[in-house]
Amino acid sequence: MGRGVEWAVHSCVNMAWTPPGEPVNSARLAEFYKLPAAYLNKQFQSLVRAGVLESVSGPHGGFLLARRPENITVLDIVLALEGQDPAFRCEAILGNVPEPVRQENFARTCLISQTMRQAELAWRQALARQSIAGIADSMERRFPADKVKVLDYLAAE
Amino acid sequence: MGRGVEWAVHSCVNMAWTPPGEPVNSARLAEFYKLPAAYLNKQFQSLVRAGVLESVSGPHGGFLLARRPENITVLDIVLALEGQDPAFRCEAILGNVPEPVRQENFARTCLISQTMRQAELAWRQALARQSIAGIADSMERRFPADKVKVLDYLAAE
DNA sequence: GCTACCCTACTCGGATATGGAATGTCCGAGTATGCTCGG
DNA sequence: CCGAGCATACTCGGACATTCCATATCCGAGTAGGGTAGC
Repeated sequence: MGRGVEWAVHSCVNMAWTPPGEPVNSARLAEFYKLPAAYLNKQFQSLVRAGVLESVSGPHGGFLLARRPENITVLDIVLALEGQDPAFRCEAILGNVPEPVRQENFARTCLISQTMRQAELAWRQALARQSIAGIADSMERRFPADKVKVLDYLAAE
Repeated sequence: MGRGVEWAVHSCVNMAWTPPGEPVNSARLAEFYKLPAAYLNKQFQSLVRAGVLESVSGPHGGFLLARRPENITVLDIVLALEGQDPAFRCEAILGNVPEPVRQENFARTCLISQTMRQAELAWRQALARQSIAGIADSMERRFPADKVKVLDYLAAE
């Protein structure tokens, strides 16, 4: 899994903490976490395309959550960055055997493919259970200092 | 996820079908599925190192299951080929912030890392529930022709 | 003093390099088989 | 005829290319804000 996922989730949590409607400066955020600014920006673009974030150009511009944090799950972010396709793709090598049995859809009938789909489904469900709002709340409850530090840093010019 | 996983699981199922103690020729198996022989061999080597397969050199050599098929899970194969490390690695970017709070282990306390671990655990448990023996049995029940075709092909010189 | 215009600075957006891992290929090490030669 | 030794063919094992994607970077497009000039 790409590194950008961790960055993106942290960033979304921070955006959940900032007042709604107020964009967060991408470069400033990268500076805060010591991340490559341009690359973080690139990841945000994927999130915009996926409908997780919205972007504001120009001075005082930046990124902000496109939906309420309760309606954004970790799965949304992961899928936006890693792509919608499941990790395991059945190449249907059963279709390569000599004189293959006529079969419309190997991926549907193949038991291996089914096993992989089941596992991926469990994985996605676990990620879909965690919303940005939930993570933000728990984090604030357990590490209240982090929130004020971020907000202070982003507010400071 | 690498392509080799699908090949390896199919191959292990076939090895579960062949008489115990009798090695399966890697090149012949690759020919059957129209796979690059040397590369399939390379994947098998990883499985040998992981203790899933055993190898026999020389004429009439090949690979065979190192344990009874009931004791080999799909997870064993995936971990052998993809590595033991979880897909998500917490880089603890919280430790990069200015004046970070003293914390021994970010990965343990970070909620994002916990979420990812939970999801990966669910994924692994789903894969660990499926044994090679189980897949082999179900496959034989639903597609009995496949088994005889494989065994015939491997038996033929 | 007020308003309309322009100019500048700032930020996102996509096109462009780079590195490392997954993929694919090749030749050497080791072994069982079958043949040969001697007893 | 029988057995030991040897040559051979076959298979695994790891070292060596190649391709592709994640990573990283840069410059152009568009916009908000402020400054300026005219009324």
